[in-house]
Parts: sequence; C-alpha cells; structure tokens
Amino acid sequence: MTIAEIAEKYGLSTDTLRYYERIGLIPPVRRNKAGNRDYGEMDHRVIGFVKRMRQAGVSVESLIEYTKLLRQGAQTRETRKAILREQRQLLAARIAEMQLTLKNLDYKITNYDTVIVEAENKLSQEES
Amino acid sequence: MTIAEIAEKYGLSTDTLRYYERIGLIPPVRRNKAGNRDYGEMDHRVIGFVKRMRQAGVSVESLIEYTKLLRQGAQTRETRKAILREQRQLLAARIAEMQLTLKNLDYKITNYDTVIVEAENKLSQEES
DNA sequence: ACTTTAGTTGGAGTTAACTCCAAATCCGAT
DNA sequence: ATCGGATTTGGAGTTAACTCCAACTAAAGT
Repeated sequence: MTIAEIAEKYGLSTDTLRYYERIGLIPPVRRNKAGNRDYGEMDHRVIGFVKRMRQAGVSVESLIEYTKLLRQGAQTRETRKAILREQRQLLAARIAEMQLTLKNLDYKITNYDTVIVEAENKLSQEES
Repeated sequence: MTIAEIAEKYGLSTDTLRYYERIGLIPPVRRNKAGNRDYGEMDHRVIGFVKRMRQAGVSVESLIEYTKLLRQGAQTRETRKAILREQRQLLAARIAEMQLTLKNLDYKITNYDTVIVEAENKLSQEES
C-alpha cells in the first residue's frame, strides 16, 4: 500500500507519516523497486494504534518509547504492558475531567439567561 | 487576591496568567496602589472557566472569541450561547472517541499475551 | 537605610508536533 | 521519448501555547 493510501485511510498527511518514521514512532517501512514506501499489515496495526493514541492525547514521545520496546522483542513485554496500563489510567482521568466539564457546559447553556446575565452586569463595575 | 494566589488556586503559572491577560483571554485585571494585579470575583469565574475549557481541549483562540463577546455586552448573548453549544458538541465527540480508545486499550491490556505476541513475531519478517 | 520578596513590563526563547519546500527520481501514459 | 503525477530526501519553516529573562519598582521586615 502506498503512502498516499495510508494517509487517506488514517487521516494523516504523507508528511506526518514520513515524520513518524523519521523519529522512530513507526518502524522503517519496506520499499518497492522504485524505492517508494510499501506499507504492510504490521504498519497498518501500528499506525492505527498511534493515530488513536494521539487523538486520545498521548504524546508522541511516550509512543516512541512504547514502539521502541516493541521492536526490542519479547523480553520487554511487561514494561510495555505497564506503559499501557499507565496510559489507560491517564486516559480514564482525562475522560472523567472532560465529563465534568461537559456537565458544567450543559448547566451553563441551559441556565445561560438566568446565570450569565448577572455576570455580564458585574463586568462593568468590579470592586471587591 | 494576588497573582500568586490565583496561580496556586487554578494550577496556572503567573506567567500564563499575565499571558492570558495580554492576549485578551481574560479582561484587564484591576491594580492596587502599587500597580500590582488584584483579582476579583469575576476574574475567578473567568479563570476557572478558561482553565476547565483548556483542559477539555478548547483552543485559546476560541476562548478569546468567547470572552471578547462577553465583554461586548448583552447583545452578543445568543452568539455566545451558540459558541458554547458548538464546543459542547465537540467535547462530547472527543469524549466518545476517547471512550472507544479506552475500550481498545483495555482489550489490548487484558489480551496482551495472546494477541500482541503474534505481532511481535511478525515484526521480524514482514512481507505482504 | 538596607535587603528580601513579590510583582511589573516588553520582548525573546522554547517545545511539541507537525508542515512545507526544492531538487531529484521513477513510472505509466500519450 | 517526453510529460505528468507520485514519491523521495534533508532540512527549513510554522503554529500554538506557553515560558523565561533582564531590568525595574514597591512594600515589608530587621
């Protein structure tokens, strides 16, 4: 599969895909006779994983750490699991926070006219 | 209330607070005789709101737009409500995505030994 | 009257994560 | 055989959101 197809499929730019490879976030991609990248099954898995984790707010740096361990083989498996568990916790915490914010927004929207207007008025002559 | 107290209370640096003010994300803060910032009730509300929204992934730019409208008074109220509703939708979507990723992570963690190991092995000799 | 300590400004510097570019190459089609 | 389109590289540029700095001022403690 070409870089353009992968870019399309995962909603990443070709520049980003090459960038990810360059910084070691994804392993070096196999080339065809012309020297162009030809993405295989494993690349799909890795790129799909990276895309989801990035959207969830995981830094590129932590992902590099994880995929580096993956390429180092079986003896790093427990470390990798630990990283995933840690990221899972962080993600759960982010979700919980965002749900609070969502509730807060909902409250603010439904009570906008009764609650915010007083704030508008106070804005003119702050004192306290 | 001093800038240090506000920074502490909201988990922002004093630099960030001054930066927010400079770019118009929060209104100019009242000063005491010494010329130092003295944050009032309204500043608390605004900063709390900004902090939550930033954590939820709302850009500084959209927040500037919102708080600018707020300072323009009552005739912008409907526009502001529309912005909040839009951000609410975006936030809900982000949360939904992150929940999928959380499920995905959970699956990956609990099935790590049975699922990932095959991937490890494939890593050596990719072909497809 | 000094010395902390906290605050001020304008502006420069940093970081993460891309994004763009020019010059070169390759392949398929006319 | 040449043209157009996709791809390659190394490296430079961009963007968002801070973060840091130097030089200064003001109040508070000894």
